Amino acid sequence: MKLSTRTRYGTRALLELALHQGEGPVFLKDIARQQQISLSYLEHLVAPLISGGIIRSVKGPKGGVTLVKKPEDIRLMEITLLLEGSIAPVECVDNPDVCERSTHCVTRDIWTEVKDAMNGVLEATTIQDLVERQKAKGLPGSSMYYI
Amino acid sequence: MKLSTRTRYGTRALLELALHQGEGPVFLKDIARQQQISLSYLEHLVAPLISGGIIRSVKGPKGGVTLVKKPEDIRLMEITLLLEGSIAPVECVDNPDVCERSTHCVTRDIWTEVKDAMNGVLEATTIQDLVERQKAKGLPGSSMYYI
DNA sequence: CTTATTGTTGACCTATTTCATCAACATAGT
DNA sequence: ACTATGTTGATGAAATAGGTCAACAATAAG
Repeated sequence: MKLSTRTRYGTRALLELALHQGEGPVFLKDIARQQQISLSYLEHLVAPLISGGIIRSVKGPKGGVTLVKKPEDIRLMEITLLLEGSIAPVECVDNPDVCERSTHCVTRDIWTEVKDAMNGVLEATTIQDLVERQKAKGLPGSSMYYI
Repeated sequence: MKLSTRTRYGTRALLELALHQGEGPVFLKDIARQQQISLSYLEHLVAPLISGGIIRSVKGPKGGVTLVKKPEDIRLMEITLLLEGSIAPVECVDNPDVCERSTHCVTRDIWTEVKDAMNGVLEATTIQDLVERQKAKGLPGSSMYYI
């Protein structure tokens, strides 16, 4: 019952971007270093975030990536869907047809409740919430911690 | 973000047992057949449920397994813990020491909220709830569906 | 006491997924 | 041109999930 690193790294990457808003494109290399993510791995998380309309990229020197949407408009649910797909704890919750028991299976109803509970948190939380939490912790930026 | 089959199969097995309460030991073979679980696999789920004090077993002919706890005292959380361990979506939620970022990581706070949300559902639901839901669906027993 | 029937245990296998690296390529600034 | 960056695809190691099989232990029935 683990969230994939794709979602976790992707979320941290977007948080890092939000912390540098208005400073122009940010190098993937810098995001990787500050958030302690392998650059090679981070590169693969960028594509779905671009096609999902959350960020855009600039190639070449002085390139990098920037937020397209405002931090308060980026819900964690959206990131999760883009990078990991549905968080249904069981396949049948999303696709009843994969199991003939679906229509009368009472455990399936519970797994659906579990999914809804998780969804609730991820829908309620935005990148801006993370930024504010970080500020509330007295950490205006992450660079002071990861040199 | 998937629940393991251990938890799912184990829960269904316990539901099946609850539906046959007072009828003496139930064969693993029958549970496997009615809940469509491989017998060989089900055998491995029995051990942790016994050591967890949820069921007991009787060897030999006329043997089988029986519930020790009452269905209303068996929370899904307990089953999950026995068969799958913690449902923390990220390791650091349970063990902050696995990552030096834990103390000031705001995403970790969110993953903790996600875990708590799931925990809430699993703590609130008992095997008896499943039995009642099944009855409410007009399915007094499962045998009528899986011949 | 023997036998058939059941649960118990551990070794083993396979497929999938996760996580990650590397290299070739595309693009844009200098 | 050259260099710095993002883009993409091939590849692979490691972990985990999911499941099978066979030897063993216990016990009821005859």
